[in-house]
Amino acid sequence: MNQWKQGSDARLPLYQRLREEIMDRIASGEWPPDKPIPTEAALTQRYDVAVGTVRKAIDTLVHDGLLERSQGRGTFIRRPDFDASLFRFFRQVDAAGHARVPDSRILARTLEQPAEPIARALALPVEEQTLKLDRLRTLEDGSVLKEEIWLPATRFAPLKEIELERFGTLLYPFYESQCGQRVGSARETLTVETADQETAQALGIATGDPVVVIERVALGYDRTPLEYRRSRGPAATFRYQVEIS
Amino acid sequence: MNQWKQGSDARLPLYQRLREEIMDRIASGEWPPDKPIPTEAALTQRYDVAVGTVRKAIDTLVHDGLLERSQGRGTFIRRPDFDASLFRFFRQVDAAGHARVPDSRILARTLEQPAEPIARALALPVEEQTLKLDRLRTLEDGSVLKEEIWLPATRFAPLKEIELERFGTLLYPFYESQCGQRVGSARETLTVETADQETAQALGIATGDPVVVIERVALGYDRTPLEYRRSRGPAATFRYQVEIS
DNA sequence: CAGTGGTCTAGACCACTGT
DNA sequence: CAGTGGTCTAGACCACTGC
Repeated sequence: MNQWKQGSDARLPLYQRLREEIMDRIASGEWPPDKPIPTEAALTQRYDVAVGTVRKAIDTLVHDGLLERSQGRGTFIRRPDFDASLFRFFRQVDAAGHARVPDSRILARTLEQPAEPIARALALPVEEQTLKLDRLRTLEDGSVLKEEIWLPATRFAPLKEIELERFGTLLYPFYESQCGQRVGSARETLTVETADQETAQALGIATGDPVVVIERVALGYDRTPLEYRRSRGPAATFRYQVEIS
Repeated sequence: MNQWKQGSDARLPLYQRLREEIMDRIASGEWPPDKPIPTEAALTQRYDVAVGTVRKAIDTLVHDGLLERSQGRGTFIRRPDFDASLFRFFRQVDAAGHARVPDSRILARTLEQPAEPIARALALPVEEQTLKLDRLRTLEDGSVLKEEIWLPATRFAPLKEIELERFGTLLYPFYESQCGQRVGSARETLTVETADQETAQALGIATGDPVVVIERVALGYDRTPLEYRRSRGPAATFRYQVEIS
């Protein structure tokens, strides 16, 4: 019954060791993401602990956003929630009060030797090639974003061939279906700069106007960097909110 | 033994009703903030539930940041953690690589009839007066912030008399000691604008340079708005980060 | 040493989901 | 209806804190 892996520190509380076990299973892809993970009863038997301990381990993972429970159906591996993304904070309505349809267009695709900061963000050796996408996005409010996206070329090889029109508005499901690469989390960084002439033109603002720069590193469930993205949008339509407690 | 208050919906799980009870006690100030709240055993008896239920209620409150446990000492009401504040994201080091000593100076104190948006943020009728403070802050990195602070004048009456030099760098402990007003949480909003001449001069940047505006509403433990604050700092030294999962 | 929270167990019963 | 997670109980033992 006792199917513990090696290496977990026996001094840690049981529920924490169990938590590590479950995270390993998720990272390794051992449990398919569209089916429930083993039931509480199954885990209880497999690891020879009490239900309460299994519940506590799962509780912490639910809390950290890795799992999601659904009464009567089971416990599932959660997809990251990009509602928390900084992109959400471009204003919901444009100057005329209209909400426009979000849209996305790939302008260019090139193979590129990554510059040092990009290679570092992707944890790639600089010799490795990246697939670079230039993209123009329209958000719900009509704001325009100019995006540069770098992907490790070997991992995303299939994307080299596919026609640009077939890239959808949502890239992550596309990565998953075409390349089997699943995004499990991401880290975003916000800074502000002033628009140079080219950016200003693309965003429909004046040169020198403030621009919000959002950088994102997207990671797999095993924490491998999968995508590095740098997006620029007009700062005038940006409004971000935090709760402190 | 059964000391439940009225009004809690009997259809809710016990631990959620207990949670509400505890939140009420905190909001009402019934439990002093510097002493532990009643022990698990005491709550078990007082509300006639099992320890596990008390633990679960407290767990959720710890998780939401209202309480804080300390093994062997007890469970305490937590103070809000302003490390989560957006202010933390002005760069840690200035252009010369020095870290300077944070500082703060009150430039002016006036009684003001609040403009409509400020009255709304403080949930005050526009007839109510506010005490307005103008303040210049230096952060660890040497960035300068220009701050405007509005307080409900009646609630903060003692501050009308005190000499400006006696206002410390940290205002919240000062509010508490002088006026008995404790801050329990806050909401911050970030936007970007360009510096007008006056702001540019105060911040030591050029007119038209981008400026980060942070608005903050600070609330008491009972969710009453206590302070509205609007701060402006140079956008060039600002860098904010979020995790998505 | 007494008192506190932390971990772990064992099991009852309820509520929801899919068939 | 069978199977899943959700709530609640009761109690043992451990680890830390302050006296």
